[in-house]
Amino acid sequence: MVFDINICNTRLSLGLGSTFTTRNNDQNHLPQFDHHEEFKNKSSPKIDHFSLTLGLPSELETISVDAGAKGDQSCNIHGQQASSVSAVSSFSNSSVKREREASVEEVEEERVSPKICEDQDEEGPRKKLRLTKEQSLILEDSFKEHSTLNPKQKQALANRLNLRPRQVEVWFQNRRARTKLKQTEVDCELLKKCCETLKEENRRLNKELQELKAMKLAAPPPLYMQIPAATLSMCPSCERISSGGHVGEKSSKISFSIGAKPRYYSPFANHPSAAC
DNA sequence: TCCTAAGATCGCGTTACCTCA
DNA sequence: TTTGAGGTAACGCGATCTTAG
Repeated sequence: MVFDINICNTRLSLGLGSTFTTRNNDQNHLPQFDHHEEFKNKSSPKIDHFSLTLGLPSELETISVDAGAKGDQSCNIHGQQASSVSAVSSFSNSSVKREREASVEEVEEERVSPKICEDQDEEGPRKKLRLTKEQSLILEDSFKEHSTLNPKQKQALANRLNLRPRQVEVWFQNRRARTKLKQTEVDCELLKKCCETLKEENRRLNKELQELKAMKLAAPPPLYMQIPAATLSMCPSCERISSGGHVGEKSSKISFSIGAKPRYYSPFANHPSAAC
């Protein structure tokens, strides 16, 4: 649901739900074979320049996983063999889906480059990988081009950045959330300003109204007010005040052309002139 | 043709880790 | 050295859509 508000010449779009992407995004409607293609093309995560600290649950000691220098695909795990780390997978056994995804990726990892530390995301408490500036820059550039990724784009980006597709996906999700949050803040500020403007306008109009009331009491009524009120009416469409009368009696009509739309609520508006 | 389960992806809210003042 | 705040990667969940059976 989206409300379009045009206040103070701003075109604000406030809504519930997504604001910049929708389910109709074409990349979400790729044929199924594209996903299969993605899986076929999945390559291993080549995390080669990060140093991770894995805190394993319960009695297992905290281990440090060092993926080594770029180009060195060996995995040094202090205190544990990589295989035993794998055995402690599923630190969060509630995520069946995650395991499913991981299993697919692992299969591909084994197929493409089995020497990678394949289980860096599978065990121990949640660990946080800080993206490098270069990676962030590339991701930002990609986000500027398209705020969502299709599977192929995701895979390509993951390969380019030596990240897992899931990490790229998560980054884009978080990035969209940040964008939306910032936009909401901007809209909020804009609405605050509009609110202030409207308050000021309201004050000004009230003051003007008081002045008009004072003038009305002090001065004799204008010509049109000397006509019995019952005979006056204003057509809301043509904004003319007429003296009433029967339809077609144009000769007896007194008309006042009003250049601009009335800024006030007009009681006449409820009684449009039959002459119009 | 309709139904249903599975899979993929999303938004949203939350958690947890990391950095820095 | 400790600590609290802020940023953000990662997670969980429900909704939606597509596809295959």
